[in-house]
Amino acid sequence: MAATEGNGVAVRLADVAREAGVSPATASRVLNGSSRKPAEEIADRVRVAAQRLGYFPNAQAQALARNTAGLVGLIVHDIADPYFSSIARGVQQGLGENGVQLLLNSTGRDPQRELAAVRAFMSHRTDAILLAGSRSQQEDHELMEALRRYQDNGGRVAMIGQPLPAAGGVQLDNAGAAAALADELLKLGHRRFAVLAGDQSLATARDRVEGFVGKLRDAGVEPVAVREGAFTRDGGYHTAGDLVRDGLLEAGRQTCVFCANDVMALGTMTAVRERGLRLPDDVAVAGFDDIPTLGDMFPSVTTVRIPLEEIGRMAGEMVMEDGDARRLVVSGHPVLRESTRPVGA
Amino acid sequence: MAATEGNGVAVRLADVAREAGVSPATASRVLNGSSRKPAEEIADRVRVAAQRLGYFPNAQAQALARNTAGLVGLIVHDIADPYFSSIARGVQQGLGENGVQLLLNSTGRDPQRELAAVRAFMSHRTDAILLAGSRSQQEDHELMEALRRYQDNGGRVAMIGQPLPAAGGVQLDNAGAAAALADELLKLGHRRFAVLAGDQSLATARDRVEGFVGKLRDAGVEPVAVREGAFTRDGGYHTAGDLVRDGLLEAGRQTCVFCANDVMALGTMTAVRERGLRLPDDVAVAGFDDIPTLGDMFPSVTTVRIPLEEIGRMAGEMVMEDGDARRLVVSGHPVLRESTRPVGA
DNA sequence: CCTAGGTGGGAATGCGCTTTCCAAGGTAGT
DNA sequence: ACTACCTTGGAAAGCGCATTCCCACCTAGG
Repeated sequence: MAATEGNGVAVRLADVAREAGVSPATASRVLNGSSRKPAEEIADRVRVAAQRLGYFPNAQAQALARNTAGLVGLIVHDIADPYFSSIARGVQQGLGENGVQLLLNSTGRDPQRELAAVRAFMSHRTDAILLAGSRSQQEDHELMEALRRYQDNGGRVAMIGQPLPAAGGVQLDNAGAAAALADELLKLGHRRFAVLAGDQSLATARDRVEGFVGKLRDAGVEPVAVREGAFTRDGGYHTAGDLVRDGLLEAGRQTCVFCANDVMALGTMTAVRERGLRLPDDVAVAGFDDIPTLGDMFPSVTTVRIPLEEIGRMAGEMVMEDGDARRLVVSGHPVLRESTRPVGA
Repeated sequence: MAATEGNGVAVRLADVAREAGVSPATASRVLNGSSRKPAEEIADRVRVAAQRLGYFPNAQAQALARNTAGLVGLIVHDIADPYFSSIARGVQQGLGENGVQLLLNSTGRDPQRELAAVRAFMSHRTDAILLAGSRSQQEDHELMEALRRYQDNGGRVAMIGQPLPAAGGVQLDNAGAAAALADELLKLGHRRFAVLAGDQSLATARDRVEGFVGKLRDAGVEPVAVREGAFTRDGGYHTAGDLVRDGLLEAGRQTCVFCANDVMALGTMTAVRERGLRLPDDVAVAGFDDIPTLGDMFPSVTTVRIPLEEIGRMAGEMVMEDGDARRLVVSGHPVLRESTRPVGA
């Protein structure tokens, strides 16, 4: 038994207008910020009627009439990845209390699904599209074309973590931060390095590795190995295992392994431990991103702190502003922990 | 320079109809699964025209005309929490390739924002609303009322992880799984237990603790402490610290600490370690949820595996089906790892 | 050869709301 | 007291699409 009205059919603006004895136009004007403010006495009648009937505006109809949907689309590779879920949380904060809703799509790094997601968002006439995470940059011609059309039609697009020529957004200084980390590790006395590069078709992974190795070379140090692999926990696990198998990691000669992201570092630690090597005495490990659980590891692991949530927030705010999306670059900074303690320290 | 059309204004169905030399009705029929299939020759003309113009249906208009939005809303406490992001990922899988889009809202466990989210989803006429995570059950009268109205109007609602009298969904057998874990730990020989109960106003935390402690008592074992605290990593850290301070955890007398969730277990491990106690010899630790990084901890930590993603997927599928949402209960099972190795084993 | 039934395309209506545009009433200025 | 202007509420025209009718045409059956 509904306390208010029958069931099955939603109450419309026209219903509350009739109930209040005014025209739909007037009801519309009072129930949402129009430039024209009806008289207070009338406005009250309308509000009371809306309240009594339990009126909810139909956002679809509003979107159609106003030509703006109050929707923002976010595309990530994998929402279950802490990297992206932190960003997603930030984005939502950035959107603020404007009643804008977030449309989320995880694409599993599949260009097809990415394109499908962009198209779906276009169909839903989202006010903006946020793209997080780097992509292979190839083959994305269709994606770029779709985004361009979207922008032509007034859509805003912001990239997160990966630059795009035609759009603003907030980028990471991956190379710079990786270089800073290398610098710190050198200062600590490390001289023997191995690099788990992840998937080098990803700009993010590439930049990190280049920044790190570049700094090493500046100091006259050449890594004993730079190995590619999946940009995931399992990628780290397997690649690190290979390193041990190949004799590059061994007891008694501390080698510092730089992993292109934190989850790879986690896999690396387990792989190394399973083979009987000690952390950090035989193998020192450093990651990148500073995902939440990292500080609770044993030994706690060195990484580069990226203000993921902050980045998401900035991107969210960015698309809420007028004008073209700006371009921002934020940088991470090294966080030194136990996992890179030099032997004899 | 657009390769296709001018800019600024999206191409409408009427445009492609004109281009193809047919009526809007016909164009509509060919461009989406209508029961009436126009002749193949005509259909081709329309498809070609749509392609050439780069037509995208306006989902808002479709929603209005069809009275169904192709949107599903998901409400979580915190999308950056692995518990919820895993569920979110599953939900998206469950939604499948039906072109349904996911509307996401993180409420930070704030009943006000939860209510606002439900209202927003109602406004957007989402086809279904999924609510994940337990809530305090009090004060939620307004929420329940809103959901009831939503259902009256044909909306589907499914709860994830927390039962609700009036709605289907998929629940966790928290108590049962916790009891199973207790059983395993007893079999391992543990006899001295402490419980970090988290926030007992949360049904989830309560059920887990009750299940665990109940099984202990069945075996004639009374925990040395059951402490409440925040249901978070920091909650675990602080509560565990208190336990040490109070002399309940000490070297040489292994105590098994059951934490109501995994992140609390992480905090506990760090707290215990900082105070010089050894894991698992002085303090054994068990968590709940099996978040991804847990197996890479050292020692790897015992927990209860909850098929989070699976649960999300089931809920997603559920709301895509016809008929009322079913009620499903899934159970977790204990995963024994190094952190609960009994001393002398 | 005529008619009943079926097929396929188009005109028109409506989904629920916003926003011109219009008209009526009120205010001020001369 | 009369015109000019501003205010305010309402009527009506869309927003872009789906869908119900309707009608013209075609096939088959008697």
